[in-house]
Formats: sequence, C-alpha cells, structure tokens
Amino acid sequence: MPSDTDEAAKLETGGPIDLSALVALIGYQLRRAQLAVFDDFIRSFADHNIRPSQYGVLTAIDRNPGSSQAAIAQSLAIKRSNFVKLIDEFERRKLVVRRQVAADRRANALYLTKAGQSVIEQFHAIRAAHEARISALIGSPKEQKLFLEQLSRLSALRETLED
Amino acid sequence: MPSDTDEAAKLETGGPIDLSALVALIGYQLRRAQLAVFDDFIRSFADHNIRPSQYGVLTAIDRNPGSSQAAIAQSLAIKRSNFVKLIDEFERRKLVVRRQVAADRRANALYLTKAGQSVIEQFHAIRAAHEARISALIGSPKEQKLFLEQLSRLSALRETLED
DNA sequence: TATTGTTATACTCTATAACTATA
DNA sequence: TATAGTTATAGAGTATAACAATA
Repeated sequence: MPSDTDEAAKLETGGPIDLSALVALIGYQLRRAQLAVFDDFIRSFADHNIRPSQYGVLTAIDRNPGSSQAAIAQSLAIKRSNFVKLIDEFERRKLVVRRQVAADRRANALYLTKAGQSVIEQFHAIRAAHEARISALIGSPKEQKLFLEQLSRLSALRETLED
Repeated sequence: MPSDTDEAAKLETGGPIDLSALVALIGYQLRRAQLAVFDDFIRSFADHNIRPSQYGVLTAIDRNPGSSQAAIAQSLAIKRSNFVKLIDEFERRKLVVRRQVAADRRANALYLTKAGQSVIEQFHAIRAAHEARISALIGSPKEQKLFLEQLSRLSALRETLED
C-alpha cells in the first residue's frame, strides 16, 4: 500500500489488468454488449451511412405515417429540439417529407418519400442479417425470447420513473 | 400512401406510436436497458457525483495499483487522450495519485489515495444495492449467470474485430 | 395557458492528429 | 522508431431555456 508521498513508484506490469470486479456487473457488461452490437450495426450500414438511431426513426415513421414530429420523437425518447436536425438531414437526403397539417397548423406530419420507402426495404434486409448474427450469439429462439424479456424488464426501470 | 407533393396532410393521432418493429430488436432493447440501468446507477450515486465510467476507473485502479495510465485506459477501452481529464479530476478530488516511475520516466503509476481507498468502500456498498435491484429483475441466480454470459458473447463480437 | 417546431447553447463521450519526453 | 502522457479539436448524443406561431 503506497503512501501519499511523492517517492518514485514501481510499475506493476504483472500481466494484464484484472477487471474481474467489473465483468461480474450487469451494467458494465450491458454497456460493452451494446457498444459491440451497435458497432456491428454501423459496420453493416457503412455503405448507406445509417446509424442505429436513424434506422429507428425511419422505421417509426414508416410504421406510423402522418404522425407528428413530437409524437415520433417522444416515442423514441428523443427531445423535440434534438429531433429537428435528424429530420432536416432526412429531408436533405429525400428520405422523409414534412407535410403541413390543415387541422393543426403547428404540427408537421412525417412521411417516408417514395425513395424512403424504397431504401427502407433494403435497410430491413441489412438489419435482418445483422439481427441474425446477433441472435445466434444469444442462443435458441426460446433463449432469445427470454433475453429480450429480461432487457424489457430493465428498460421498464426507467419508464416507471420518467417525468 | 401520400404523394411527395405539398398538399396538406391529415394528422394521424390514432393512439400511441407503434414501435413493435423496434422492440423486437436486440440492439434497440439493449440500448434502452443500458440507459435505464445507468440511470439507476447515477441516481444511486447522486450524493457522491460518480458516474458508471468513473466507478469503473476507480475499481480498476484499486484492483491494479501501480499500473500505468495507458494500461488502465486500454483495459477499459478508453483512449489515453480521453483518460487524462478523468484522472485530473480524481487527483483534484484527492481520490487518486499519479506517481513517477523510476524505471520508466514516461509512465505514471496510478494509486488510490487513503481517501480514495476509504470512499471506494462506500461506493462498493452503494453499487451492491444497485446491483441487487438490477439482478432481481433478471431472474434467478442461474438466469443471472446465463444473462451475463450472453452479454459477454455479444461483447466478444467487438473484441475479435478490434485493432 | 399549453403545445409544436425551432434555435441557441452547453456538457458529456468519443475519435484523431500532433506534440514532448522518454525508451 | 515506438511508446506514455498530454493538448487541441471535432463529431455525436443529450439536456435546458427561450422564442414565434398556433391551439
């Protein structure tokens, strides 16, 4: 045990760093796993320059066409203010259109463009290959189902405490 | 299906947004779960102003006293350049000391101070309560063990591809 | 009064390049 | 030549406050 003085120390180079106290922690492993999975996702979409959050936004618009920015953003836990630039880029890339709403002139209704509908089909195929790769690491379909349920239970920790 | 023209749209407000296409994806659920668990961790450590990554660094130093900045940073997948300010703050808070190494004057050996060793005991207790809360959501000890193994397998996806 | 979209801003995390002093 | 620590910088991601238009 070193004192807090300023004597020179010896370098402990006895092999690799022991992280056994951390690898037993769910939060630590959860973070590492999430980074690895996102890494694989990003690599899978490198040709299309699509990140996981962008895939989520496009999918949400595709499945809920005509919903407002606020509604889509909230469902994905993205702040309305941070959602603006995301949609700006999709409009620039001609994948999404904002349309005025007659009944509520504050709102923008979001839709995929024809081009957006076309590319999202490709995206789903890429995502399916990625998902198959990930799922195989979890185990059998039964184990995959339990794994997703366990993750859902952890997510619910937050939902019950949100504002 | 809307055209890409600029006619006014109707707002689809038929209930909540359908995210069923996303909640079935491991990456999506992994991200949400990780955010929820980190949220609980941060709330648990609010009185001590310690984030998950900081807890990881202090634990790694505690278990590997005298290791260099480079060694600890690499083990935690933190860039050496980003590690500097982390350690700066710990030194400012008198939890960690950098000590010169006689045998290699480029390196800094890292140690917890007496104060650091004292507070990390408290931190471990807080972390244990947090971990118990999280573990209970996963299931039985046997299920917890499998869950951690599954996360490890996903993490390994990245390690095998790292530079 | 409250909500929608927006802008501005700030803080964290992460990534890269380049410097210095040492090896 | 290569490595350790450092600085500077830039890009994401995320958070809050405030504003105009509209409800």
